[in-house]
Amino acid sequence: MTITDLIQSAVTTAIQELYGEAIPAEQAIPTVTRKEFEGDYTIVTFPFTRFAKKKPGEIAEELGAHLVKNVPQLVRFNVVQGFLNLVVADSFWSDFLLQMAGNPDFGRAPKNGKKVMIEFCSPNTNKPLHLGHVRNILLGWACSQICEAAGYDVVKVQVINDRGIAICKSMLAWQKFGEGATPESTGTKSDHFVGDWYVRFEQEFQDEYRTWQGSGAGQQLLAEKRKADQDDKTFFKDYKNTYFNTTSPLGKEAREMLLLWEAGDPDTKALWQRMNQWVYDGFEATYEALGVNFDKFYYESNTYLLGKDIVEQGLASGVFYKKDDGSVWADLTDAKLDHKVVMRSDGTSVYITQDLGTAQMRYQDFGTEKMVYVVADEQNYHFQVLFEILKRLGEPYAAGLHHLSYGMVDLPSGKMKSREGTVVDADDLIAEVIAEAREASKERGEIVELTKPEQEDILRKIGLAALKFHIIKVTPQKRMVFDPKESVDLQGQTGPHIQYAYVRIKSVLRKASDSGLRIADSGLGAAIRNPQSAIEPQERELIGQLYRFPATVQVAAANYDPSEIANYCYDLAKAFHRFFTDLSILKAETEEAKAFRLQLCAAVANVLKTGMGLLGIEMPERM
RNA sequence: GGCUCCGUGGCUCAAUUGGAUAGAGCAUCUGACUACGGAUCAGAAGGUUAGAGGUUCGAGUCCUCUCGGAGUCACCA
Repeated sequence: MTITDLIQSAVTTAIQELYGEAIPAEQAIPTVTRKEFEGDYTIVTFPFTRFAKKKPGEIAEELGAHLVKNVPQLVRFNVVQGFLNLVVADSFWSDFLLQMAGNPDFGRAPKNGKKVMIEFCSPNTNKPLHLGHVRNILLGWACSQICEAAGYDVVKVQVINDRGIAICKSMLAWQKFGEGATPESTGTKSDHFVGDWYVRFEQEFQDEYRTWQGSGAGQQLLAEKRKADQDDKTFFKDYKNTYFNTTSPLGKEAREMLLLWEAGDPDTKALWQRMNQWVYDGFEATYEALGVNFDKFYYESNTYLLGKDIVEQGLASGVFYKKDDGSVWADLTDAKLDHKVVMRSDGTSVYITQDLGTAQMRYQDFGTEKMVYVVADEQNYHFQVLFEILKRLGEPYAAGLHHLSYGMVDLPSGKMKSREGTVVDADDLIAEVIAEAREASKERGEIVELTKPEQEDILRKIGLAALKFHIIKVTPQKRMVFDPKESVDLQGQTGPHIQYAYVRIKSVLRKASDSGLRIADSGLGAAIRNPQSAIEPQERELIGQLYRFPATVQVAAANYDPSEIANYCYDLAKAFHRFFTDLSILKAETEEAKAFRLQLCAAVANVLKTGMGLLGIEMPERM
């Protein structure tokens, strides 16, 4: 039982005994006392005035006296307005420290026997990964690590959109203009290679379109169809899609290629396979650079026909209805959603049909009672509809579905736009943050005596910590502004700032160890249990933070919110830095204090490493 | 236009889910190294939490309206 649980139940008992009122447990939850007051936990007594018929301050006095008398772990209290601040005994904190310090898995819950599937990244195969994917990947990865720490078995999956007109454009451009070039022959990272052909297609198409606009046919159409409030440019911009689908020779070729693919044409399939493989190889390199991996890949080329049997079932059970033209719909108006097509009148599936089928398939594959989709918030409506339909279909996993919706990433200049070339490439970004770490390290010169590979490993850890922390610290649901300059900051509220706390501890522990001190000595343990002097405020602050870690992991898992962990780690590192400048460790006043502080340092290092590890951020031993 | 989400110092983000004087970082200014690592710490300045009402002991948080921004409303994916 945690101290907060203990206080909570003691408060409900006390209220019962003092005022004869049975209050709901959630009204007795202690909060952490604000720094400017003395105390560890606070109970707000305003809600109790209703039945106690006394002033909040009076209630707080009575409650405080009762609690201190009945709860051995509470030694004092003070009252400010209606706030009852409770002071926990030093011995409780030092006992806790002693007990958790030897546990490298502190913060990790035992297995809870439940499984959760987390889908993230889910790219298209015609372009390399960009900043948007990076946020997605970091969120998904961190969530999977956090859920695992919270006791779940986690299955990490992604759904790859490997088919459709987009990849056909890359294929066609390569076929027409590539002259057999390969990533190897051009020295290009293979996913970028494929992306370049996609760009080439768009360029060729634009050229073709521009020429056509000046032609007799184009001018004639303009004269006939242009609306009064349109200038020529906007007209042709709006018409582009129609031109691609009806008039363009290149468009025709691309669509024919898609038809060949759907018909299973061997040559087309072979080309498709070859180009997709290039993309996968490139993605894999990026995943590795980011330090993430997946347990299972689902490919849309395998799943895009799924879901039709579900439509049949839904029709039979009355969840769906059929229109005269043969199309099948779900009426979700009573859930404030709308009517939604689940099958076209020609009997082919739409996007959501495939999602219905894929959900079922995954459940059959893994039997996970929870499924999390990490997808940008532009698809909020889609997931509302999807989940509502699955619920109505009575799927056993429907209650465990969750859309981890995250906001788009903007640049200081505004939205990322591929057409304007403002998309931030993932590989470039990674290289850039590491280069920045290298520059900063040069000025410091702390790691010059290490071997080159050791140095590079550290610089990689620092650069990635800066990037990852900068993105993960933001609440997922919020749209965020990503300033590349700020993402490589190494000072302040950053990943490296937290790494630095860890490195400082490691340095102290090395020195302690060099002088023959071992913090695990039982004699030191005994000293910790009987501290000669009271625990200093800076120490107390740190221990209190450590104590909060397991609960923070649980909350982060329950909310699928890695930013919770990021903020926790920052607070802990900040508290450590303060402790470090205020108090001496190796030159502490007494041997007991020295042992205590070393133990505390080791515990902080351990939690920092675990916590940052949950975010996919590695800790260097030096920097 | 309908629906959904968002609006917090110059900038980027917090706020223990309705609690105390709204906290951090960046940028600006000032101070702290013959120190266990200065990628640090301490301090100053900067706020009518977009605006107006309301609910209550108490509102950045809940309700209503206004303003501003975003997303979404395909037999696309």
